[in-house]
Amino acid sequence: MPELPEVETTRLGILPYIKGKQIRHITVRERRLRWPVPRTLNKTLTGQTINDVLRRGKYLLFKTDIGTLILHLGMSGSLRICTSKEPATKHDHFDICLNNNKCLRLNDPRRFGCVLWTTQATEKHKLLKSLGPEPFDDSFNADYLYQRSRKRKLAIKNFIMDAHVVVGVGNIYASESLFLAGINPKRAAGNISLARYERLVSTIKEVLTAALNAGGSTLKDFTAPNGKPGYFQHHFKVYGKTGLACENCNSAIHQITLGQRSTFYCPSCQR
DNA sequence: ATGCGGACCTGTTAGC
DNA sequence: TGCTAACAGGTCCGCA
Repeated sequence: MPELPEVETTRLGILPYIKGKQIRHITVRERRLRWPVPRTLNKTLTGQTINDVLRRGKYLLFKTDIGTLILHLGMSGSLRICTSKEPATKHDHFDICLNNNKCLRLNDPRRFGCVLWTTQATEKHKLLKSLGPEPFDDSFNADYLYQRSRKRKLAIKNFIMDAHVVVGVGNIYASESLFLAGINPKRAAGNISLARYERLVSTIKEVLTAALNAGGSTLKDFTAPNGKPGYFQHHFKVYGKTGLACENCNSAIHQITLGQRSTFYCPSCQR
């Protein structure tokens, strides 16, 4: 479920219920996420105030006076706001109960997500320190991508999906932005011109912005049990469209595997 | 340093 | 209908 637009939509959705609220209790029902959830969370965090919820890449950062709770949704994670009385359902692994009678509840069937605690400055944390720029930041530009990609032989799709190059470009939006830029996903990253990187940077920003706007408009109420964004199916040009006609040229959309991930493209529009 | 494959999981769907 | 295999929006780690 979560690519960057979903993570940001989640952040904005939960923020009004969370920011400035005090933690009454933390419940951990399942510690076996990607890394074990620390045992001492409840003891450490009870009584602390959540000053803010920030995002770095797809990591959500819950800031308190004494440290930061780092949360990642993995492939299948979602957060919702509920009341403390609501019974937990399957895969509800983790609750932060607040002094406004609300709980932030993490559900994650595949358990690829994580919940960690750090007292470090987050930019120094192992998982965050070497992340690439945010896609909406000015430092994410064609010159940057061009310089970083010189002599690199890996496929452009794998290159832009590497969070150490740029954060937030997941499997769907990688295919979509390469289609809009007219670049074949298999092309070696080091073999792409500055001009084409100009185009690619634009389409990445474009696609993520569009998804963000769509998500923001459909997802208003995080207290709703199924408050999940359903925007994305509509605007895809290539993702999941194997065999269907390309909007531009009518050729059949191809599906291949790159870096063990499904990849979709138009072999005639993307070179 | 780079690039690749494996690993972590459960749930849903496609195919026989 | 039922079983099995393939696949799913992420990303870290270890190895060549």
